[in-house]
Amino acid sequence: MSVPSAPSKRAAPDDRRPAATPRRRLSGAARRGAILRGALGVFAARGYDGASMAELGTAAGVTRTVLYDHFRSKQELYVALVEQQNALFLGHVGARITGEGSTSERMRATIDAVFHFAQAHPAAWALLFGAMTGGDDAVADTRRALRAGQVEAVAALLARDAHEAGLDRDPAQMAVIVEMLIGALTGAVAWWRREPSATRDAVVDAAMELLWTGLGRPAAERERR
Amino acid sequence: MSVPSAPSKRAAPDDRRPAATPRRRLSGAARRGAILRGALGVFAARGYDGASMAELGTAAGVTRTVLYDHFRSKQELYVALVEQQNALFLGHVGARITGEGSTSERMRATIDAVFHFAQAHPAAWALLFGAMTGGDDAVADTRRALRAGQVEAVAALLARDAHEAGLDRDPAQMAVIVEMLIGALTGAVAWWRREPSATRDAVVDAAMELLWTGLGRPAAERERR
DNA sequence: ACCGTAACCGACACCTCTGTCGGTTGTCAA
DNA sequence: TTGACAACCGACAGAGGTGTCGGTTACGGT
Repeated sequence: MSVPSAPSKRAAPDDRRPAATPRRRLSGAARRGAILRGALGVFAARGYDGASMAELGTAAGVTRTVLYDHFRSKQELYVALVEQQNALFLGHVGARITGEGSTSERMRATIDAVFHFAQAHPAAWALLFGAMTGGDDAVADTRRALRAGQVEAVAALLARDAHEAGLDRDPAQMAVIVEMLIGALTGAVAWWRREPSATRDAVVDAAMELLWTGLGRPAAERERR
Repeated sequence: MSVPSAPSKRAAPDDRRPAATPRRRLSGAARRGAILRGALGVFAARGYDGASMAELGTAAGVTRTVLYDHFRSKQELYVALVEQQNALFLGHVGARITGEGSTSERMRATIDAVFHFAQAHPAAWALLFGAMTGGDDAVADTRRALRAGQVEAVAALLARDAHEAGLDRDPAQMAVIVEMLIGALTGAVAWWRREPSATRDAVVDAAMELLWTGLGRPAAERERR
């Protein structure tokens, strides 16, 4: 990606560390944590291909080669980061799912938890739900595996409610619906990011309006009167 | 992206043209068309960053440098292709939207048209709705602009129905809902691609079940009896 | 038949990127 | 205090990528 006549507009991937930090040496574990912390922002902003080891290094406060003392390759670093953030996401949402209340109340709480995560950890959200492309085959496999885990988790939730409601859906239809749910929430977050003035409650309301109530409800109401 | 010890698994971006074609010279317009046709598959499969000019060239039946006789840069080629395919998409869906039938029938027809496009033009779908990452800032701007156009088109459709139904939504809520709709359909297509045995009708059914009926409807039915 | 336009290509210049290697030096335990 | 482990870095090698330039030659208009 080099354009001699018209230089790239991307931020210069400067190899220098910020001069502010006065050259500290950290323990292995601490540096590894710093690398992951910095990599989160870089990968989220530039995607897998767009992020260079040089930029990843400066974000962690070290030079490029240090990364290879803690991770075998860029791919391994990325996979470790994504798995870490996915675990955080599942923990965050799982901790907020209560078994109490009506079905709609529980669904609302779950959606709210998802949006809360997106609000509190925007970079992690971008890493996990944006940027589904780029990278090696192994990277794509990792993403697929995590997505499958998310789908399974949501499907289990829905299945419980569907069973309690006394109806059992076709499992294939269930899978599509879950995939659409995730896609819909991803779209909602993308919009919210462009319109940050909206409150989380308003976004949750809109999500419930579409996913719980359904677009057909108003028409049905109209027919009834 | 080179790993000396473990060579990349990607297909070798061979600069040679397929020996089968016996060296034909085309008119400018024809070659330009061939380039766009070939680029569709390559960009869809590898994404913007992953596609190299060499591979784009072989896909079009010429060497790399010929591309620069027809497009000023990789970016310009990509933008031209995406705009072309987006126009095709809007035309395809627009042609199938009928003003007749009930609101739910019209919505079903629209969703069916979208899925039909995804089925008939998988590469175009991947180009337009997968791979929202990678590339230069200008590329990202193009994608944003096209997405905005799609959102506006769908919003206009919905607004008409909402108005006819005698209710006017908050425009902000409307925008979120449209974004979620697109995300949901994208998710459904992604699932369908992994499970091609499902019929289009079945996928449309699932989509209507979620987006039109809503997940809450079964619960409501249960409460009523 | 021919001639000029432009489609096509090989070679070149330059850049960025990943990953390796050997040396240097901060830091902690003994 | 001192020695060794490992955190850190500069320089190197190799690959691949984009875009340019000048020459060659197929092909259509006359």
